[in-house]
Amino acid sequence: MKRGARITQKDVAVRAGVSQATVSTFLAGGDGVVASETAHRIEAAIAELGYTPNRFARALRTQRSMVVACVVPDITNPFYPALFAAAQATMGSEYDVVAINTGGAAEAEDAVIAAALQGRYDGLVGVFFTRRASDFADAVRAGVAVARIEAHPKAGGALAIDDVFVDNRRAAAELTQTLLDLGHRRIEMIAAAGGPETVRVEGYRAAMDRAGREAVVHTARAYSAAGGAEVVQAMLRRDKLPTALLAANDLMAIGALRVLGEAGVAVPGDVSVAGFDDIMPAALAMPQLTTVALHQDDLGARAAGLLLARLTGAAEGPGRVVEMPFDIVARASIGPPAIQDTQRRRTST
Amino acid sequence: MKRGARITQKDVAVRAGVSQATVSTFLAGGDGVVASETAHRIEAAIAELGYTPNRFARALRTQRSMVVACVVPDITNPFYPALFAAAQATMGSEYDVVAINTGGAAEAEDAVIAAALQGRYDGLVGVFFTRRASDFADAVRAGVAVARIEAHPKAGGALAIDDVFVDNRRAAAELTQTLLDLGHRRIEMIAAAGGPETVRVEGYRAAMDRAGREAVVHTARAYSAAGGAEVVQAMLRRDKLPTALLAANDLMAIGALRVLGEAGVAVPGDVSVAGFDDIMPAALAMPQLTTVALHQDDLGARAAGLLLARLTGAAEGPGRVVEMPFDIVARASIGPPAIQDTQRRRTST
DNA sequence: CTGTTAGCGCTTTCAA
DNA sequence: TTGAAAGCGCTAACAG
Repeated sequence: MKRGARITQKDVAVRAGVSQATVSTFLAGGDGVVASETAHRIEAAIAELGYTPNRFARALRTQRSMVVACVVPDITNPFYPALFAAAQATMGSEYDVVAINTGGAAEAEDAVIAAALQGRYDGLVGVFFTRRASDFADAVRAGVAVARIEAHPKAGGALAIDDVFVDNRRAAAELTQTLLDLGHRRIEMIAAAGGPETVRVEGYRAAMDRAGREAVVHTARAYSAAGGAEVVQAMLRRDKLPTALLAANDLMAIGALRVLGEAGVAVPGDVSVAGFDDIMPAALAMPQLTTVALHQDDLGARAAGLLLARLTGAAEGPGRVVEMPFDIVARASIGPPAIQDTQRRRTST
Repeated sequence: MKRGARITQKDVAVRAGVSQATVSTFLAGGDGVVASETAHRIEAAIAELGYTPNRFARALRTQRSMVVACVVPDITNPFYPALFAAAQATMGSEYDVVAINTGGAAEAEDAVIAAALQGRYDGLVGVFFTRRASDFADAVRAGVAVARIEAHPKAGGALAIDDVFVDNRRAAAELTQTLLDLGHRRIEMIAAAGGPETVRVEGYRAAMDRAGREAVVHTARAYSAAGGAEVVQAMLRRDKLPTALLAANDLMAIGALRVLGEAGVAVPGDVSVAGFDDIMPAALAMPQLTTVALHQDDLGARAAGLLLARLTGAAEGPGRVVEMPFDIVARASIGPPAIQDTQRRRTST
């Protein structure tokens, strides 16, 4: 089970006819710290032997693990893989990026923070549902870099925690406004309890208030396609469909789309449907779903960039709060309301 | 940037009034290796101090990193997150599981193998598009555990490489047969070049041959929704639609579904469509897509299980080859062919 | 500019 | 049953 004899700095040193410490010094890299003649010999030895530094020895010595944890509620949720992949890509090959699924549970979030505090991770990047800045205090003071991805602006305390966020509240308001501008008056929202999606409901309410329209929010069992579907089924049963339906996320919107389609209700002819997140299935839905792109890859990349800056010492001091743009992706699932509600039309455009 | 003074075995030892080596011995765990009185004192000290072993020191000493790499072509492809999450879950908390995106490129696959050989990873689990058993030889001999996930049975050489596979060839044949049994005669397939999906084409051809029907395979630009869509657009242009369309993966099938829907072709009324993989969007498509479930979570879990067995020494000797079941998930997108091809009907059921 | 030295925290003989 | 000692491969003073 042991790994075969690996090439160490000592081997390189012997081959190059210098001391092991000189090899280390050379690797540390300061411009002309090593005589160019020696440098060449070492370089040659490294190449011939195929030397690669042992990251564990290095970690032990430097107290830096060179691994960061990318914290997500559930990598199986189509929203996160892109975020993770982008974070991983921007961290480069020096760092190992491990994905940690928390399930949005406090204990799991605490566990990663604790692990980081113990030196297992140099940095934490990702989405924390339950932990607030103060929960990171010990870790941050101990030198752990933290970059969070949020759904709304954060206070930005004195702690060295960087935040990247998209203003979901504003995005929801704009999306609602888009529907309003199209002529819709009865716009209802589907959401579930808790989660960062809550601010989307606020945005919707704000926009409706502003327009002098009544906000109606239906609570689903979960932020899933099934959750969205059930709500719409109930609406259908009572024969009370609005002209536009805004779902707190794409999964719910797609569930709604399905039920509507099966009931022969035309989208967007009879009712317009919009979602949130711009996950892949949204573009594949029929009709294609109008949604808000949060650009999860950019979020991951940006957050990882901030993390990297902390890690390399390029950034210091209190945390930065950077806002990232969203985009309303207008697709086929929305259109102007029919003159008369709930009449049957063609199934798609 | 340094991590704060961590609790070490030495601290525990001092507190318990024993030597550091004794703490280590205790942790190693052999039943009564340590006097129970001592054991209690050490346990108490560990609890009070909140000691956790330093994995880097341990890795340096034991030459085992306690991290395994889960190798996937692209974590962003909806097929892989479930596989990764399952592998991660079964590896337990002792192991860190890092996801490595290879993009299916030989160099990237080589790079992980090399990294493992250098001791960065104790094990490799996942999908390798380009590397064959012999490419793992050095690593395996050096003690790296390897468990691959394949699309068809492997020879199972003398090397200690475990393989988990679903017989994609047979799955494709059965799916084709399902269509045949429904009464379809003109069944055509959409595939792209290369990849493990190739064996699916073989299975399709075999089933068609057996039924005495002509196999027609259309080559798409890529294994994507766009790739599938383009092929169907071309068919539509030539007005040559078969009664059933078998796509090499769900993404292509969904692309096909979209184009068909937009052209007003009824599915499954006019043409039946089936895919492969059972990714989430398949269940969300309209109509819901008939596909082959490969149970990627089971694949990941099983492969990780084999890896773990190697790692813990529970398994030894030549690699095991274990076949995993597939399931044909019959959903709304297929049905019996219309009496007359290509006539217009309702868009959905 | 290069080498010596002292550990980082841990496991593992080997003695006591 | 416990402890002393060595050393995994590396970095970082410090001397020379």
